[in-house]
Amino acid sequence: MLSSTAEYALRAVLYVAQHAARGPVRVSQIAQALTLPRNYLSKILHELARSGVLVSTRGKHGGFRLGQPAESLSLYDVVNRFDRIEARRSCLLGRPECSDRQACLVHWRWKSLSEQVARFFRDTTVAELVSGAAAHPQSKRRVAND
Amino acid sequence: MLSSTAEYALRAVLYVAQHAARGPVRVSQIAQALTLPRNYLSKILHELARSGVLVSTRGKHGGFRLGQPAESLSLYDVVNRFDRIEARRSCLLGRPECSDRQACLVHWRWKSLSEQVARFFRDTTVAELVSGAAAHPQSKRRVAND
DNA sequence: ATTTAATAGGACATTCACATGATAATAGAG
DNA sequence: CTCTATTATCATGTGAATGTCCTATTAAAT
Repeated sequence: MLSSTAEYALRAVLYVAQHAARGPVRVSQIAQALTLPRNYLSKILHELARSGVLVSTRGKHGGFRLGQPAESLSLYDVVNRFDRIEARRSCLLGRPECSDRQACLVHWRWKSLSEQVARFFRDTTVAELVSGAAAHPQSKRRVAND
Repeated sequence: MLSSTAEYALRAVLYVAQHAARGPVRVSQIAQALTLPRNYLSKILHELARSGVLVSTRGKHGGFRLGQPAESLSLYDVVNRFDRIEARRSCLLGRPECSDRQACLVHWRWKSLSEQVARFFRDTTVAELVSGAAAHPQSKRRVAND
């Protein structure tokens, strides 16, 4: 579903959100904990820092922290840079022009579904994931309304 | 959302379904109509023939026809060979073991959504798409003729 | 000031999906 | 049988995503 780069980014950010309470988290630590290629992860984190999702500190005792409150950090914010998920909302058949007015054969059937996926990434925050642990749909009450 | 190969396959099958009434459809015709690379499309069609979605006929007046009734041909049947969409139902964070019992942070939020997507591909048939034209959800006024 | 531990970042290597081109195999038509 | 239009198949090219390596830069600690 996600490119591996986007997936790494998301996992890393979640890890940082969970471990940055006592200061910056080092790349090596994340790479080891999540079994990711260290140098490649380094670039991804740097990219996340450039887009404001993370903040980096160099030198001794350096590392990465969240660049903004976990409550205002959506999965879309994290993943967008590496995986243009918005593009998936467009035509499933790849037509350059596909809209309500010029609908392809699958347009109406695909539209609502793709919008749900987009909403999922937009509305889910890092805070929700790391705090609520799992948000089990049966044991926990559902979201009342929107 | 789909790999371009899978997208080509789907578009090609829909085209064949719409044009195979008067005999087999040639690769060149499909490639030209859909603006797809001819040789690459040829391989995709052959692959679809090997999986039973299409049937090929060689020689003069040859080409491709549907290998089974459009009513029993799901989008999943067409696309599966080229794009393991079922795999997207698995963990969004790429964990090898992610289930209701061993849930990752996003498991419960992602599960229902990914199941909907899987259902879409399994339940939507080629027949529905080529016959119903568009299946407009709000106003059914335009669907009458054509 | 020097040492040390960390990120920054360019250059390069690898892999794979995507695509092209040429040739072989098949079968209908004359 | 021969010609020709079609699919079948193999060899190869291309570019983007992924991954590695090495050096530069930064800042705390000594």
